[in-house]
Amino acid sequence: MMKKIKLMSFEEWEKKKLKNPEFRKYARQADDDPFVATALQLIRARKKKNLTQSQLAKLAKTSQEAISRMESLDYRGYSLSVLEKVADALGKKVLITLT
Amino acid sequence: MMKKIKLMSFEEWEKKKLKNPEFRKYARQADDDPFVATALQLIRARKKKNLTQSQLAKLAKTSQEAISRMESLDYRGYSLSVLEKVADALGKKVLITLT
DNA sequence: ATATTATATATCAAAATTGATATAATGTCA
DNA sequence: TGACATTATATCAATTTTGATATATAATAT
Repeated sequence: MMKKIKLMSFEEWEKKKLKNPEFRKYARQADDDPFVATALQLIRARKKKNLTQSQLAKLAKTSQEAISRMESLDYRGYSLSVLEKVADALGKKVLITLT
Repeated sequence: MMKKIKLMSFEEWEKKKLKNPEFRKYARQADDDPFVATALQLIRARKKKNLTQSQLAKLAKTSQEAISRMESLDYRGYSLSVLEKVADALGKKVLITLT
């Protein structure tokens, strides 16, 4: 991890992903589904900081796998405390609203 | 559960609770701590609908204990999926923002 | 085009949450 | 005020999440 790679930007990544019908199906739910919405926010924030999942995992004191799961649009099992840890490592604060 | 009792309103409840230094200590963190903020929002929403924890638990297909834990200002373990279930039972949508 | 690195996910053990039951302390009602 | 109901939480089993390891596929670097 001496060499810093340049990750694809969120926008490029999203554009690429939207070519996949499966991804499109999920992405359409972002407004209604806190998991999908959160996953996309996490991916955006991570790519913005140009961190790999492994690097973020290290900063958040969790595992690369946990990060991957949380970024997956169809994973719905993680805890709020893991989310808070990861968000913190991304320099973000978690704001939860019941609307 | 034939007879509907009248729960103390959130405002009254909060006023009463704020007399306790321990509660005050936690309540002060609501702006910085998603758990505290969420707990208070859950309590407010539940009392607004005049539901007991048991009634809400039933609607959310979870347990009274789970509700109590989530409403506790010092509990930090629950999953986002349980939160979503409970919010849904309260007629609320969970909105998560990383700010 | 090839070498290297990142990501998604399978397997499974370890850790944590959830639920059932019970109950003391607190709240509501008659 | 006493009877009844609600809430917070202890104990512990059942269930789920997290982490370690591994690896096929995809992305990035050269």
